[in-house]
Amino acid sequence: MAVNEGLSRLVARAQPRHRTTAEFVEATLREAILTGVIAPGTPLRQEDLAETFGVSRMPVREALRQLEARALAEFHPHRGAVVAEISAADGADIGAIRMALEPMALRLSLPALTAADLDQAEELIAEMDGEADPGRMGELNRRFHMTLYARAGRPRLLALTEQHLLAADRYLRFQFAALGYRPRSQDEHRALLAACRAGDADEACRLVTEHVGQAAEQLTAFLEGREAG
Amino acid sequence: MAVNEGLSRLVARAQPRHRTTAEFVEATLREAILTGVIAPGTPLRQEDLAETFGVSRMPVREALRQLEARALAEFHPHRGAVVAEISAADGADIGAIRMALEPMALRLSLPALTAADLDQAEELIAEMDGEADPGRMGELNRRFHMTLYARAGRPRLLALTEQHLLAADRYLRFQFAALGYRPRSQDEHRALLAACRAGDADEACRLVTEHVGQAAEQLTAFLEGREAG
DNA sequence: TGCCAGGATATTGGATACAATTTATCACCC
DNA sequence: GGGTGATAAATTGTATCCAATATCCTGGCA
Repeated sequence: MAVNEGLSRLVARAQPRHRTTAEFVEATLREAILTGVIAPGTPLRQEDLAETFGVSRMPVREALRQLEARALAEFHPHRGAVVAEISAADGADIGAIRMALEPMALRLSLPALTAADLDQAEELIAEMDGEADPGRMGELNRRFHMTLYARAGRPRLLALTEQHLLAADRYLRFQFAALGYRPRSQDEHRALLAACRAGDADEACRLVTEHVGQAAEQLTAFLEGREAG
Repeated sequence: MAVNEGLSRLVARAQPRHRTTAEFVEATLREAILTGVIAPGTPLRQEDLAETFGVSRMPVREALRQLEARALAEFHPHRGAVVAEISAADGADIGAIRMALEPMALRLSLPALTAADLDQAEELIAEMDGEADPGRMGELNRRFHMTLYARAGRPRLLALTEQHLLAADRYLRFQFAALGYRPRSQDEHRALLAACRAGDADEACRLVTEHVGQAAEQLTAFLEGREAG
């Protein structure tokens, strides 16, 4: 019996275009956790997952270990894994990491950004303007940020940055699920892009730090209120 | 037959004080990779590792997956895993990440540092002064940095920071193995500690950024020279 | 001589069955 | 009521088998 209806649909839709079964399971589970298809705290029972994916337990265990290393699952020895919990403290943690990584990525990338990159960022802003679907919005936002960082030439840094953008997005979806989705103004993104076009690295870094910091602050306020009451 | 003599000794000495076999294998392998006991590029054959550790292949596979997620091993489907290679590009990457994370960790931690913390940092500097063993030196250096960041109250940020301190240390050991060990002056550490004692966050962050940046630059120069010739 | 095809080989990837270990629960007795 | 031991359920680990695939090597061919 499938533990989770949403996950089953995700598995059915998913293209197993991966090199190994373990990677397929890991990618699908990761998406399910990040998009909120599986709620925080949900037990990830090996047997159930194996059945849902139609595979044996071995690739499932490998996938769970990888999710643990990415802080998307928590292991309790001999009790099993659960989807990572959401907390105000962890949200602030992710925010702090973003505020550290993203200005660095932007500063390294900015001098190498091409006109095509900047135009693509502009298009992404236009798409975000008036986007009604929070999931699509998160993806566009992520792509906008990553477009600006893409030329940093630092694969590790970019991977870490994207990983924490995704983690932040998970938190945002969680907030939207509770409070409803209210699209944000694109003014901050536009100002950031303008600074990039002008080649003003200091100003761009300042803006991105402020932008990320504000988002983290809003989120933390919501989460703390939720934990208090 | 054991693939690696050094690893066998590490396994023999290691206390399996871990919750599960997979975690024991992972921790031991991670230490072996980080300390250079297993050289970059070494194949990590499942069967051999299982025999060396005296366990079956499953916990070994779980351990390898975790090492992959930490960028300490590289997977090639149906060819197996190898110890992560060392390159100038990756060294610069790690340096950039440290330069992003450590000032953030320090800024968050500094206001909460206690007199005991600062005294312990001072002791660590004294120990480093004249330390002849590069391995011990790396550990002391890491503990010095982490002591200053410890009060940040951001577990994720600190874990990431320590992870990349360890990665940088691996590179440093590699350099020492090639060029011989030459102890560095503790002046930069002392200046950093002084700024922390004075509660001067801006100066402390500036110093730590400079300190990390210089270390990364030296390392990159060595690695680029090595790759060129 | 150079090169491509195809098979041999070794290793990983995955499935399955079973034993061991640990945790949590819950009745039971003092 | 609280501690205690049996019990159930889950993960963890082992052993073994087979499949898939990358690499290597050899032989045929231009």
